[in-house]
Amino acid sequence: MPELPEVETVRRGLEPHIVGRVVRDVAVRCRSLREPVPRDLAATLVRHRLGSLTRRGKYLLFHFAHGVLIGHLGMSGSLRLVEAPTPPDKHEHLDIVFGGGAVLRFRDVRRFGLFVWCEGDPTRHRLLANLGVEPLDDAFDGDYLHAAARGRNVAIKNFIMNSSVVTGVGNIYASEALFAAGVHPERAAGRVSRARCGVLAKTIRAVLRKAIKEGGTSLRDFVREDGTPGYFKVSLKVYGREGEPCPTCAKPIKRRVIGQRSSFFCAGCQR
DNA sequence: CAACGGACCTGCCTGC
DNA sequence: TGCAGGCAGGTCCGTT
Repeated sequence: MPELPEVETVRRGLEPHIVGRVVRDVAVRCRSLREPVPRDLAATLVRHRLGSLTRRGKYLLFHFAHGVLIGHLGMSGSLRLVEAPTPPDKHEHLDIVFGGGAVLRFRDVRRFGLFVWCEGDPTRHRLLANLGVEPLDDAFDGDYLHAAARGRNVAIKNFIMNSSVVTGVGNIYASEALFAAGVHPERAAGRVSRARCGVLAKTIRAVLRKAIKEGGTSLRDFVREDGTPGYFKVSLKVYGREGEPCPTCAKPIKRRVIGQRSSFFCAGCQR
């Protein structure tokens, strides 16, 4: 699913079409997502104006004057703007119809996504309260990473994918950033030196920024708000490239399951 | 607390 | 053709 760059791509694509618009209608066709969609979501949203659309980690926040709709795309979710009369397919679980004609449609085959309503401060909401630092904020640097990793035995790849440490780094970009930093994904987090934490923080930021610039990575499900794919896939150096030559040293890229997730790396370049 | 395995759900691909 | 098994971009929960 979408990692931070894909969610940010969607956010930027939707923003000009829906922010400032009034919700005219809401259709909930399937409530059983990761969390149940509120039964009365239509009553909550209709006739209210969307003030802004922001992102926290992989969560999207639709801000209204009377509360915030918190959304997550899970593994297979997409949010698209569609023409009003299009009949929904079986995985298109939610429509939000805005004044002016924009219809925001949520599609999610695996139903790991969610939409919940939050009154009050969303940063204190259960889903957001324990999220770590944003990787593109200035607060995320080598010192932060090094301090957070002290005494931790978990593999560095799992560590940078831990959303309470840094939020938004998923399985693709974790492999990519570790490759760019020359850090072996199975190295214990607490055994990465201060200097290499600095390099790793920089490569995480660089990989995410470049992916945003290219509209995210499309492997299968991910599409942008207009239905087109992202183009970062061609820039992936190791993810999904088991057996292909390392772009640096030409040794074959390895795949190994770390923390129950497929991980790709070069045993020659990453220590 | 930290670490790990399992759970949630559907579809697609591979191999027998 | 059918079927079992593995795989998929995320996250939470329970157990050690």
